[in-house]
Formats: sequence, C-alpha cells, structure tokens
Amino acid sequence: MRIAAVAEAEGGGRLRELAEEGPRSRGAVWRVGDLAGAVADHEHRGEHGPQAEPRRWIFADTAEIYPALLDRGVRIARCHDTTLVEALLMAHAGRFGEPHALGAAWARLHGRDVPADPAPASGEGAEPQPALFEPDRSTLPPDADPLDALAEVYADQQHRIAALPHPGRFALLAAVESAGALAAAEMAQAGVPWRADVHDAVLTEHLGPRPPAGTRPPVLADLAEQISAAFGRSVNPDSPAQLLRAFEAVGHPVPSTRSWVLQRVDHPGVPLLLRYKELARLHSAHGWAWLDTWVSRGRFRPDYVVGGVVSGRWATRGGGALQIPKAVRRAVVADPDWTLVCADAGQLEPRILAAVSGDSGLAAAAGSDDLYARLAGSFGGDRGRAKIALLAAMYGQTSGDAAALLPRMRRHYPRAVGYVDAAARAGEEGRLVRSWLGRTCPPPAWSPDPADDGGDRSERAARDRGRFTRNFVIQATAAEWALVLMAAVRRGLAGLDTSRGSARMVFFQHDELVLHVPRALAGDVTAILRGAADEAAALMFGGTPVRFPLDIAVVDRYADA
DNA sequence: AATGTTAGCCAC
DNA sequence: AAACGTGGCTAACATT
Repeated sequence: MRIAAVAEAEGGGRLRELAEEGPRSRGAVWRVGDLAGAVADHEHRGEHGPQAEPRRWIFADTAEIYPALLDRGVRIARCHDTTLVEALLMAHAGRFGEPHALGAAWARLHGRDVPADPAPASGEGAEPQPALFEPDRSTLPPDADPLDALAEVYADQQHRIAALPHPGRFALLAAVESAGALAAAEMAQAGVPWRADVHDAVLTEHLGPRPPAGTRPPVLADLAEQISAAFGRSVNPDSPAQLLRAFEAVGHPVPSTRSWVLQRVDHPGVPLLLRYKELARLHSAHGWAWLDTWVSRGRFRPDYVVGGVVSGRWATRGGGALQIPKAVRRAVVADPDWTLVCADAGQLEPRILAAVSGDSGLAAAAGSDDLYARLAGSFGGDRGRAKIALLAAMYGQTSGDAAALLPRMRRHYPRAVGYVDAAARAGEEGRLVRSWLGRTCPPPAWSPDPADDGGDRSERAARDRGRFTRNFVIQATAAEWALVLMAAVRRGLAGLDTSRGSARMVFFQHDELVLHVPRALAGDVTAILRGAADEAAALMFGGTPVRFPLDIAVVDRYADA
C-alpha cells in the first residue's frame, strides 16, 4: 500500500491512499490535525495481518518532513522521495542538475515555467530541529494542490521508470536512494556519541591548553617561532606564499609547500613545518571551535546530503563528518552499557568491478577475503604491485609504476580492464555513462567537436573527462551497493526486540557503517550486518561469485575499530 | 566589508 | 610514489 503525505500548518497534514490497481486512481483523502500521529497509525495498521507488506510513503522531500516525525518518535519503514527520484530520472535523460523539487516536476508535467529549486535549509551547527514541520518551502504555484501534485508526479515517475531499459534496477535505485533519505534523517537525530571531554584531552595533548579564541595554541605558537628562527626571517607558516619565498631565500626553491614535497628538502625548518602543518590542521578543522559548534549533549549530528555527490555518494553540510581525522576518532565512545558496531566493506570498488564486468579471473579473486592477494600471482607474487595495477585501471592513472603494470593487468583481466576502458572512451567522446542500477553522470561541460579538435586544451579536457567516467561507473555502483546494504540493515534493525534499547545507525561514510547498540544486542546486530551484505550482493548482482565481505568490529571506541 | 578563489590536507 | 577519482573545509589572498 502506498500513501502520499504532505505537511500543513501547525503539525497537521493530508494523506491520500494510492490504490493498487493504478497510481492515478484516486483513493481516500484524509485531513489530519496531527500528521505524525496519523503516520504512526497507518504505519502500524495491519502490520501483522495477512497483508504484512509495509506501507510505502510517498514524500515530496523526506529531509523536510521526516525529522519532525522522528522528533515525535515516529519511524517509517519505506518511502519514495519524489525529489530524489526526479533528480535520478532527469540525469538518466541527460538533463543532470535541472530542478527536481516537486514544483519543478509538476511544472514540467503541465508545460509550465519550471521554478528553480529552493535553497537547502541550512541547519548550521548542533541546534535541535524545530518541533513542528518546516514552513512551506514548496515551489508549486498557488493553483496546484500539493497532495494532488505529489500523487501525480509519483505516478509519472513510476511510468518513466517502467519505460527504462532496466526498470527493475532503477526501481531498486529509487527505493534505496529514498531509504537513504530516511536513514540520513534518523542518523542526524540519533547523533554520533561524542565525548567532548575526550576530544578536549586529545587537543590539549597535541596543542597545549585551549587558547583564547583567534590565537594560536601554545604548541603551534612555539613551532611558528622556531620556524621563523630556522629561516632567519619572520614567516607565517599558514601562508604558502611566504613559505615559498622563505625556501627560495635559503637556497631550497620548491614548486609547492605540499608535505610530500617538503619531505625531500634538507633544511632544519622542514621537520618543524611538517609538524606545524599536521597540528594546525587538527586545530583549525577539528579543534575547540569545531567542538563548540558541532557537538552538544554528547552527540555529533552531521547534516547529510543524500545524493550530494555526482557519483551518488553522500555529502555533508558543515561539520566535515566525512573527514574526521583518525586522531579525533578517540572521542567517539559508546555510552555506558552500549557498544559500537563498526562495519567496513573491504576492497569494495575492485569487487564491484569484478561483478559488473563479469571478468571471470577477477571474479574468482573477488571470491576471497583478500582480492589483492589473489591477484598477486599475476604480478610475480607481489600483492602491492597487483593493488597498484588494479587501482590504476580504475582511476586512469597513466604515470609512475602503475602505467608499466597496466599491460599485464589488461592481459590477465581483459574484461575487467575493458569495462573501465569502455567507460573512459565514452567520456572522451562526450557520451554519458551509468552505474549498474542506472545513476547517470552529468553531461560534459564541453561539446566534443571533431572539426575543432587537436587543441591541447580540448585533448586535456577529454582525457580528464575519460578518467571521470572511468571512475564513475565503479564509484557510483559502489555507492549504490552501500545504499542497498544500508536499506537492508535498516530493515533488520526494525525487526529487533527493543525492550533493552534500540540499536541505531549513527554514522555512514561511503563504505563504512557505524551503529550504536545496547551491548546485549551486539551479536544480533552483527548477524544483521552479515545478512544485509549477502542480501545487497544478491539483489544487485544475482548469482555473482563475487563476495562482499564486511570487516565488523565491536568496540567501545571508534578509534579501536 | 562581503564575496570569490587558491593552496593545502583530511576522508573514502 | 605523488599528473589518480569523488568530495569538505580552512586560512590566506584576490576581487568587488
């Protein structure tokens, strides 16, 4: 059963049941004063009856409507997010990036002027969500009824999906993208358990006591002084331009001040500078100011942007959740009597390549826990060289050791290399490429013009585009595998006994999932994860011999995973 | 003063 | 080892 839902003023809303025989047929419409309560009622109605199939809620924008439901303690199992699906469908049609909010989709259906999407709500910092639903940010014109428009756009999307070359795959993509939006809101609500006192201790240990705002902590101030002394002049180590001049002046000209460049320079200032760069990064990106802004009441709440990356990976808005340095992960500590279950899909991208390309040799290697070790035989027994060769094939590396290894890679794993080579060729020729489930890359910024070819700039642009599309088919498929995994984990968690507390997903990072779990449930959650990984592989690739092993660690501190 | 760009480093 | 993909974020610096 499918139910479209829209929020209205003061916590109310309207619901419409979409009849099974055809999404265009009109079902009953309810106006409710308490949308969260009504959703909860319908979510659980008939849960154990003969039709145990859970509802699928149709939302225009899950990120807008679901946080307020969660604040009322209402969780739902499945949804279809028309905004996210519209973006996927438009990209598939070669119209990546066009407006995809409900108002835009409705306007396209009716031949109206297409409104720009609303600016995303900025949830800057760790402030709690408002208690009621967001004010109406719809781009629908006043003469369009939001609930009618939602049902209509949903029906249209169903038809467009059915007309695609692989409707089943795309339907799975639409489902897991939408499930991702539910998971993102749930993770934002749960928050990552974060010990501010431990974080502060890490900072103090590396930087000295917290300085007044806007001034360098003692360790950095001291290093800056020593650096100036080493160069015999006043240098701001935060200024690449000043550093370039300082190295020039002491007879060590450098092309840049990147760490790996400086490492090869023999000058007493270098070790000080490398230390300074490392600590300055800690201080500026994840120091006390970050702690004040992003951690409150023992939780870090990243603002995830589902589908925020062209490849379908998630992005985050503020807080840098996807770049938490290893050193700071010591502050991620489970609550007393709880534990963290950390799951990491090992060697995900090469396994994806094995599955999508159908290369039998690579698939055989991907049937083991260490794919690279199985490849070593093709590279004189050298696992390291095998890894470099495979990564080079997927990333389009053309220089260094990797280039020399590619011919051998091509000889031993022809279909795998052929798959990414074909994607690269498509990119160089200005064509689009798609992930396994149908996520489509943006069109090129340039138009390939054979008459005006040969310029260095266009050749270079074509090569860059080829590397992008080469990687896209792999990275985007890996991202959707992770989404399928996450959706399966959500379903598993929903079936757990909650009498001892509820296990929650709290952090997601590309190919890694962290759950905060009552200690007594750690075993159940581990089993759910293992089952979800098998389910993701089966749903996406059927009977592939490729395995997708999860490294699972049950730990008190994330840094120990 | 506000806004945009660059260099650099963090994550996967 | 450092011309290999996707990003976010900050301070310095440039522009309006």
